[in-house]
Amino acid sequence: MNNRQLADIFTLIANLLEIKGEIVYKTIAYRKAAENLLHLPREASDYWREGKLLEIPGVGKAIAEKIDELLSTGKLEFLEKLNNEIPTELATWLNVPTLGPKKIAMIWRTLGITRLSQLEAAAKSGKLRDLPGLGAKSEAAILEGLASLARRTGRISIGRALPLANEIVAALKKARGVVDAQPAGSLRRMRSTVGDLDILVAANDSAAAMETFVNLPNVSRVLGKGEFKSSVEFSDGVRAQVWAYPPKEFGTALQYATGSKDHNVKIRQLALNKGLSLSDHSFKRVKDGKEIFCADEEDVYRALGLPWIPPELREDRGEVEAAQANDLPKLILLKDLKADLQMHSTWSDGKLSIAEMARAAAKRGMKVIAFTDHSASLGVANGLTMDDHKKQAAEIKKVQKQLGDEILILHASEVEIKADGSLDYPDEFLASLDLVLASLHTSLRQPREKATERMLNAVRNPHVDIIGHPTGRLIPDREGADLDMDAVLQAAAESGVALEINANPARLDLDDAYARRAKELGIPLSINTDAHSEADMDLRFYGVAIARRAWLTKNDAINCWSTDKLLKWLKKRG
DNA sequence: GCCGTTTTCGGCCCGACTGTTTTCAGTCG
Repeated sequence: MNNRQLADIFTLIANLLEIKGEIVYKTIAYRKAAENLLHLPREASDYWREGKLLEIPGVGKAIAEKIDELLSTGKLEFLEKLNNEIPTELATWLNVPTLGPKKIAMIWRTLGITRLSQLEAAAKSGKLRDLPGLGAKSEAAILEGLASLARRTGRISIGRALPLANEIVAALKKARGVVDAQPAGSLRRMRSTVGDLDILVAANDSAAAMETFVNLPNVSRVLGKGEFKSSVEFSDGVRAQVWAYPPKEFGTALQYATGSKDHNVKIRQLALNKGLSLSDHSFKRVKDGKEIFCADEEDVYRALGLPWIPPELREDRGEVEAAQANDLPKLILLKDLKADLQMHSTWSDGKLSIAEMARAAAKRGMKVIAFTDHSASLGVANGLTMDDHKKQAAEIKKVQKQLGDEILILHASEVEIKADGSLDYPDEFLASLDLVLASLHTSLRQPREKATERMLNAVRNPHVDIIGHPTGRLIPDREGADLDMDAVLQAAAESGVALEINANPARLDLDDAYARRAKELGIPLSINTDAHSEADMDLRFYGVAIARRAWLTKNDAINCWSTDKLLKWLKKRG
């Protein structure tokens, strides 16, 4: 049972307890444990084997016992008993906007229905409007909510969310009375996926901003509209909300709305220790109620004696403590990237020629690029035979001559790690390439042990320089291979191979939690675009964002090294 | 149910918005 499965079970328990009417802090505790399990860089089963379950944040005696029971028997008596009281299907009702635990429990107890289809039928036949606390509008809202649920795809990738948010921000900035507008929430923290878009506006009079917002093109529904807060749903199901604050409160508001929740809890506690109560509106001195306003976010942190903490770090993963010790990392910047070590040309499945890609990369300030066209067995991507490689090498030589020292082009390959763990080319051939990047693309559903062995084989091959998009996940559709990442990271630390942070927002693989652990283990990281076109090269921004979330400095990524250092490293690897 | 550099008991964010009410409950972030 892996971390995701455990997290799903505790989330289900939280949902059922909420409907049951259990005290909310108990449900919060289960949710928190689930969230922490999901972001654990190691398997909970490892902690379990070592008798260290209580070291997992948010896991106390009761939840540790439940994890123990789940891992040893695969079952949980507590959940089975709970299922007898509260039907499991009711938990899915919580996904229906406007339905919360109280209404769900009431509808279920009064009408005796448990399935979403029954709920829809009840709403359509007008049976909900006469229930206590509900009316015709609530009934219509539930029907709308059910329709919206059918349209929604869950969390959206940052690659889709950010451009949309930037458009909204640009439109809001043009509205009358608006002084500033910024994305907030997980969007500003650059999480790989976001739920809804949160946007903040600074304005003394917010009426025009709210009017602009609810009338944006593609808004299919206005979910709420007020003076300080409005929210909408776009025709593709994505939701966005805007909060408005007076400019003098914008700093505290932005800090509050950026989160994460856990980060803010810590920050507020620090404020309380100084006799200050921090809200989204202001600091309030506890002793006399005097308000202190912060127009800039920097002032919020400064008031607490802290340096400004970059949003990407605000996950309560030690950043507050690091700030207190004045020991925040000097995070990597987009301009630090000098090399892009995974890209494709028309030799395999890319859209542009070697020369066209090289010029596009040089235009973006790259000093070194590697062509990692696919290897022979990936037929769908027109993989190269060893013979093809001879011809490709000749073309690279020719283009290199044309471009001179503008950019250095490496002859490389994205080599398949085949289902049996062997690589697509023999070692002698791999040794002849400038750089070898090895990746999984097929048979991603292998059992954990087999998938891990397969990966370890590539990690330990001395000719492999970089492991490309290590887990093979695709956001939001496909989970990666079921790898024992702890074993993979340990092996990488021993072999010295670099692990990729694939910058494509559909991958972002490694993710920030694994990348941070890799850094801690001294594993070099490589941020690459995996570009198949010129536009793809600009996605490196997302890779840098993940790297920043992983606390990386420019020394941690081989793409930021000088050409000399990079070439020496490659040569040493053989 | 979890947690602790003021606590092993008593906190754990709380305010805006909506709909159903007639002063408030539920949902949401």
